[in-house]
Amino acid sequence: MPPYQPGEIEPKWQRKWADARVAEIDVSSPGEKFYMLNMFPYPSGDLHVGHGRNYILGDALYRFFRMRGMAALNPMGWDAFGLPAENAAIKRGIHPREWTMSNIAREKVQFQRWGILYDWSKEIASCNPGYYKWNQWLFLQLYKRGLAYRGTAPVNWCPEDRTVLANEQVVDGRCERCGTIVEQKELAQWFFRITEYADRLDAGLDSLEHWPEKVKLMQRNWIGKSVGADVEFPIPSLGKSIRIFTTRPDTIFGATFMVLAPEHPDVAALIADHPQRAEIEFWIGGVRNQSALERQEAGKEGRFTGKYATNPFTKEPIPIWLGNFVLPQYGTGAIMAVPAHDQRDFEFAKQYGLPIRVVIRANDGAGPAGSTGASDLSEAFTVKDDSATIVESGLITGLTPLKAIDRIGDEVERLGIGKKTVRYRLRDWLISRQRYWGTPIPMIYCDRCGLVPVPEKDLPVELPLDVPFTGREGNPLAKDEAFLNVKCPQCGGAAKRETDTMDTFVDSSWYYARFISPRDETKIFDSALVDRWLPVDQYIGGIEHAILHLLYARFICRALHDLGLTHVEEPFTRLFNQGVITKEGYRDPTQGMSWVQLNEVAWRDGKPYRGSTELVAEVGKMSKSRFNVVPPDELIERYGADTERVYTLFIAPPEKEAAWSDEGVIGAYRFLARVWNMLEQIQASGPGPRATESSAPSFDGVVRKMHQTIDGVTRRFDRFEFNTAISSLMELSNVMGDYIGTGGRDPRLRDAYGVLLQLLHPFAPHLTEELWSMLGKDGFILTSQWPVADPALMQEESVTIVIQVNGKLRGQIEVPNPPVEAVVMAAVRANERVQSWVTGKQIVKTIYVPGKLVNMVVR
RNA sequence: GCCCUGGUGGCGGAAUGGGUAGACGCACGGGACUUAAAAUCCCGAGCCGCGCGAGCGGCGUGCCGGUUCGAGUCCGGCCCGGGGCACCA
Repeated sequence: MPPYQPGEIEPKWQRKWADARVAEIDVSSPGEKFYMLNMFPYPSGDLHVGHGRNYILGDALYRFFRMRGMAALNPMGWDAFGLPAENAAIKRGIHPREWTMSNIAREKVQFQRWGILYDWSKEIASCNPGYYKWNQWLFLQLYKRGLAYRGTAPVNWCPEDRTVLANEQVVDGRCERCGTIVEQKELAQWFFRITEYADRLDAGLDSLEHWPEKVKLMQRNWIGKSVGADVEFPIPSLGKSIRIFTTRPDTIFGATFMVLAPEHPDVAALIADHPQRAEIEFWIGGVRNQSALERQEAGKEGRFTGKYATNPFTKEPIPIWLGNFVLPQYGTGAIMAVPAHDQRDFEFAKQYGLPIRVVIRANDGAGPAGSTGASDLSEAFTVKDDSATIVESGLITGLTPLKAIDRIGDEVERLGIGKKTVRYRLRDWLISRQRYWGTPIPMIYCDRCGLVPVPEKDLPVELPLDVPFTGREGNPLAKDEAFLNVKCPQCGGAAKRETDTMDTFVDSSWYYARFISPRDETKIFDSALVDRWLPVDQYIGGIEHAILHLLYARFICRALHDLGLTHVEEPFTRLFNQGVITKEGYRDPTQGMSWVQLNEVAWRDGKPYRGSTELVAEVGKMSKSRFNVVPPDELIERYGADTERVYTLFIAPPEKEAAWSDEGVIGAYRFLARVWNMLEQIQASGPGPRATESSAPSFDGVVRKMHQTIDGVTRRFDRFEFNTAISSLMELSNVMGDYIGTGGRDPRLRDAYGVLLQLLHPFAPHLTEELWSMLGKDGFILTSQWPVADPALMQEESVTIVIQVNGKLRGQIEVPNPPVEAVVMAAVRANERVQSWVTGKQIVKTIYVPGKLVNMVVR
């Protein structure tokens, strides 16, 4: 028996799996399907053990479902468009395509070294024309239906990357990628009308039982559904009315002023004859130029317009103010201010001495509304449930806020001064990018015909490869005359192509469907097959995609559904987000920092002050800048991929963040080596001479442990408890080792060992394949049937003592593993305890022995 | 501020509906093998105290209280960590 040398056996089995194409599946083959999918990666070329966790986890699951006899699909591809490729081109003079393709080649090798089985016959890369052609086709379909449109809107502009960003890509007012403060610009851009689907995207979350609550909640907050009412407030001096949106129409009798966003279209007319008009306009200009972040940091500021609106319920005139805290994009850009019951309005009212009127009181008299008057409020009273009552509010006085909301809504509609409405925080998805390395938007600008879509027969609009990368002056496509100049498909005259490319999130919004028929040149995908294979049964990826990717994918899947291309509406049945792997590392306090970290160091002239070079110790996600990356190659060379796989899954529950420990790896290696070394003893077991018959241990313990382990591991796969699944395999191997160590040589040991190998296979595929073949078993262990536990053989030989007090079940205690004659002793022991628990009461004690039932009365 | 999470040995973490807290592994201590080391195997261990010793006693799942014969687990109130959202009317 040679020593355990993963370096010898792993490449061998990787070659065998590849040669036998074991992971290739005919999508039209029969059987119960299981679509397993890891989020396809951006090929940055630097996979580390943290990434490995994600793919190893998926591979273990895939192998498990295969062994359970399912038609399992596990494809892989590349989210290959994106900014880093372009930046590499600018910095190092490599073409983005070359950079991307060489990274793909490297990562593919890495996947193989991890022993991961993907169906490479279905590989896709979003930067290939064969793929992005269908991005363009999809765009044209959406355009036809009005779901893609060009619009001018205030957009987020990153001056560093020289491109616009989606709202989702702006974090705390900064570019998600580079941390530069995002500017607001009015630009004509392409949008997808995701807001059209806001209600369905919100409602659909309820059907996603197997998604983490956390992710659903994040999406729900992002969509931001608000139910309320639009109400018209007449402006006598203007001869018109201004519409406000409120979620609290029940507080309308407390609306003592109105606030408009400085950008509101009626502002000019309102301040036209204001004596300090110039000053107000100057102030408005200042607010407009502020970024969203600066606007909030400025605190609440406002100006009185000098005009009044009429509260439609109290009929009182209320002053109209402009306020920087009212957002032009949300609702109608105008609010009724109820300072007593909205914290923001309260702060504004306090600051400018505006009237405050209490219209809700807590039923128990507590809280701010318990105060005798508005003047002693210290904060707004915002309660919206049965614990409060509306006061001094005409027709709704005495109602609870919830009932009042309904009642006022009806009244508003009856009076014809507004209606009940639902509004969403979600805004349309801005997909234009002024960048080269992406899918060209298939549109043409013709002076005579206007906007003309590229005819479908002319797709794909190919991205020209011979363009210069200077890193200056924006998108190189805009300078490429050969690309730019085109004949108008309608009139044949000279026209220009759109030079914007699509956000790469468009690429990833439907790729899961393309995997089913990846080479189809005639259509985006085969609808019948997609209907069979979608939704994805298990989707695995990082929590960082909780909003962006997953929301866009849900949107596009619904759009595809509405185009009649599939019956599926929700693309992912089960979602799992693995935690990151962290490691102790060091960082330069300024070098390579994210902007969040930069915020915490010294600033000079608006830039981080890079005076210090002292390294700071910290634990964090693996990254080059932190010098804490564990490259898989060294690890695999030393301990093997199986060790990395087992350790990675053993380290912690997979959804949790886990700290990498170089010492911990050894434990996984030792476990595998023990399983390896055990083979020799297994081979020696059997009907041959046994060690001293009388002292040989009973095999029953091994059988029991084996069946318990089969049951436990199987159930733990369903619950993603890989860490305890592996620990239970260690226990089984320990039990078998002890049995052998004490002289046990039962011939059935060989089969038990085979079962151990099967259960271990998803975690340590190479080792188990090798041992399986050395055991003389035919075929790949991968294609063997997953073992099934026999419940009868799982039973512990323990006695459970059920305690009843006066006929009522009061609890139970378990006396482990006694010989049958010890039951009496156990009863005596239990008796003592029972008496100490309940003195003076009659206790009925029932003793359960497997197959027996004993009742005892204890006093 | 709001929402979601989590808090168990030196460390990562176990504990099916309340029932021997600390499985499994790391690190640690002792022993075997070895000229020696590595590797491997065996044994030990929550913490504190007592005992030469088999052992005995006390305290233990962030804190305080409650329910229960029995609480890491259920209930109420706090404290702390991690994450998300944040003028969205």
